[in-house]
Amino acid sequence: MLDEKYNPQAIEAKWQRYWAENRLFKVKADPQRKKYYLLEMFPYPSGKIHMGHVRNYTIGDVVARCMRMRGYNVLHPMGWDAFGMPAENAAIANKSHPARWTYDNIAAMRAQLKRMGFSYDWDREIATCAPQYYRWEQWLFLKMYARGMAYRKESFVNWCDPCQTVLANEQVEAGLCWRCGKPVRQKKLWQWFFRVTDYADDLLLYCDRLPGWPEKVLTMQKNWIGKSVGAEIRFEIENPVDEKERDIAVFTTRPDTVFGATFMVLAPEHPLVIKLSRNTSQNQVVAEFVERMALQDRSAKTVESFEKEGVFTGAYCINPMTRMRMPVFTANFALMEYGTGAVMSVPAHDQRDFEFAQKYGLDIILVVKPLDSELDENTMSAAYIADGILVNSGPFDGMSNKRAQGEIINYLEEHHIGKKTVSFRLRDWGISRQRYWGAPIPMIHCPDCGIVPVPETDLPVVLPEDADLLEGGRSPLPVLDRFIRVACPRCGHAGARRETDTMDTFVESSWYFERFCSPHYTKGMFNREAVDYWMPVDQYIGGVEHAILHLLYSRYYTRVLRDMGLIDYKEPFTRLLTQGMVCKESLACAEHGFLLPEEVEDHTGMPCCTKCGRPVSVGRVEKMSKSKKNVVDPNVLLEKYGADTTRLFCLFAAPPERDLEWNEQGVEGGYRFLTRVWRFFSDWIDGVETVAPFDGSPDLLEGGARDLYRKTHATIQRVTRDIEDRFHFNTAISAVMELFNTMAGFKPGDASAATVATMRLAMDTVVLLLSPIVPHFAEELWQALGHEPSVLQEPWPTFRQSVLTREEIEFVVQVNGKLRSRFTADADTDAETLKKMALSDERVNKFLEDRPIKKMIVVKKKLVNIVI
RNA sequence: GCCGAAGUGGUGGAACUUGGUAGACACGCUAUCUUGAGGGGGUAGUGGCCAAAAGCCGUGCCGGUUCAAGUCCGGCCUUCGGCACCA
Repeated sequence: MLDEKYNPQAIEAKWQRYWAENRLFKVKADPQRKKYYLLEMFPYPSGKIHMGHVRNYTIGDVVARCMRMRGYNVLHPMGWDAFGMPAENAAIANKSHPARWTYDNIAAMRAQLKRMGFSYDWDREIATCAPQYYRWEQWLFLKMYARGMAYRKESFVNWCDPCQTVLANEQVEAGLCWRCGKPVRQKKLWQWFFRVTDYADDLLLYCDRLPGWPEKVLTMQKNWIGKSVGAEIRFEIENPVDEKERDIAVFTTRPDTVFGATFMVLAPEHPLVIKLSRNTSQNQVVAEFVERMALQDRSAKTVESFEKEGVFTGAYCINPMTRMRMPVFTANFALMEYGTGAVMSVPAHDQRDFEFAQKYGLDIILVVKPLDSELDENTMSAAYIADGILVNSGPFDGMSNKRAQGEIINYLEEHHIGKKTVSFRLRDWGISRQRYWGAPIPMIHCPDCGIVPVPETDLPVVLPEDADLLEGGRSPLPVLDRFIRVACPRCGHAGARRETDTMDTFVESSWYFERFCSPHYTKGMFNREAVDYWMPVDQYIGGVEHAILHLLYSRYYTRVLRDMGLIDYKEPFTRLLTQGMVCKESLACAEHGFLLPEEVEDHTGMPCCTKCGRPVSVGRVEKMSKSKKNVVDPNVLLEKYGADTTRLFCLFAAPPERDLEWNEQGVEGGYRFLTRVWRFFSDWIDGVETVAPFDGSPDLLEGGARDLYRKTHATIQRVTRDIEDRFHFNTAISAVMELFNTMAGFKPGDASAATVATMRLAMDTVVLLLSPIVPHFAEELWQALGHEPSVLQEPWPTFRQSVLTREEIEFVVQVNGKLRSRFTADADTDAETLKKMALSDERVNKFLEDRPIKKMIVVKKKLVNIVI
């Protein structure tokens, strides 16, 4: 029996209840069974899910459901990346509390995810803001500290004085604080770091050993790590101010040009800048310059808008090869964070140095000459950066610059003035946040002992959840007596203070996938056995916006865990799928900016703004965002069409890695398809309910029934391949639609017994193939077909090659490669016969017109091409 | 500037493995039937040129390889994404 009308709300509620009551998604580690760990990037609990979540989690859910039917033991968990600044900001705005706000949001979003019918094992749900979670993060921090993998150093951060807080780069807008609007400055602060750079080489190496990752992501990671091979060279300071600092070290990728180095540039933050200028007439100018640079907004440092400027420090150093005096400058384009913070400038062979030399009238010395042309440093208009032959380079003259790179490095090493070295763009991961809503760093500052780790037995260092937030987003921790006051664990000193920095939220997300394996484990970060069984994640799915940070940090953290002997794999994610964005066109009025769809009226065929009546322009298709007012609320879709239609459209409209353009009519198309299938089933159900599906040789069937039988098997083959190998759900769905279109050609009244049995197979198949995509819909039809629930415990359908092979197929005839005719023949007809058949074809002959045939090409089971 | 991806009907997108029938499937549109109407549904059509057939043209552009190119090779253009004073 099947209700006449498809009522998504009713059946979705029914089956969600059924799944929950029967705990169908609960999984246990079972060494007897093949495991499959499917993970989607867990969400930040912002309050409600958006279409990006819907798409991401729908893709994952289809794979999870499909793999379950394929017999795998599937781990498919969900949790919350629950620490972070939005909670603090919202709490300040609503006079609430971050914890309260976060847990309320989690409850709301959990309900929404359940409403989508996702097959999560909810017993494994975790929230990273729970002490039971972050206590293990703190535990690992202590281990990392003990091994020197976590350390503290002084470094520069964006600092807002009025707000008394550090700002993320994203919170600095045009050099001003996003909250108070006052200028941001670079402040030196003591901060905690993870030594990611120790793993730079290994992280880079393994980029080539992750065949299941998109090339794009690997390239981005490689670029981010940014390995450069070169040399470190020391330049003697002419009049050292300090016995210990007699030279300046530089990093260069072009040691072959060292004879052309005519001046030195230091980053403004370089410690030598102030020291070197102190006793010179440049003293004042340099101090002012350095101060001004510290105030400059770093995010505005773009190539075009940024004027290169620098000042002479008053000091000189000596080129170790030429013994020439080189003026030492400080300039805004030198970066303290890269290399050594000092650059040997070779204006003849570096465009930036060239421009700087011209601006400040500095010497240009040519040391690499092109092979086939002349070049003069007095007349050159741009730096020569290509390869060539060394000149003005003493003993290295005449050598190719490529070879000279190695030879000069040897020379430097022999004379102890330099060495071969590698520099990375990647820097150590600064994890300190002067923020409240995060996991406390488990350290104590003792006046006598210095930094003392919190003893393991005192973990977790619980973040006090009842602290009152302060104005401007300042962390309340530094003034919260009951939090900071602690006796030194080492000497008992009563004046010790807790560290008040919290950890970057990316730390929590760097190991949550391991926690999911044993989410309630109390004796460690995770149960080793569970992790050994489930990890690594077989398929990870998420947005490409995490291509660098989250994915790189997770790879790093996995290496840390491995080197501590806690796990025995290096890479956490075997396969990665980065799904595209969900986009929609925006609507804009010249007067009122972006408009919501309800702010547009369309009486005359020309959409107009309801506020001013002006015509509305349709903007580009862009990622859904509040500011563009082009968002679609999943709740509205759920109410109007239900979860199954929403899922169906997300999968059908585009392959997962591409951007998805939202189209309301497309959604309706999906809904119509489900309604049509429903109606078809309701027409046929009485006739097929008690009939066994046909499962014999196609020879026993005739005509249409045989075609339907073949089509059914062919569809199983296509859908299986599309979902499993490529995640191309769009073509999988279209294959099912094709099968359904074939089925729709039959009418229940005039079908033979064999046809009804074949139809029964087709109907079972359609339901099974659709069940991962529209699970509630499939459950309902499955039950109506007389099966016991649940369809998701059924095995995935299989196809037989013998059903697919046809004895007769259609051959194509081409003349000079163009399609001219077709004919039907036995599949195994030999080439000679096929040639004859092609030549006897009437339509073909028209094209031949008695012209001589040069050649005939026969492709087995496909075509004949006649060349004239 | 460097790195990466993508350009196919009015639209989203198909064309797999290995070059072999371009446009599957859907949206939209047109005609028509059904209904009191709205909605919904059914049927037929739908790359361009042509009244139609025949035919010709057609996968960003130019060239090449091949019996045959959306697919392979060389060069260019455009769009999107990432990084960007990295020494």
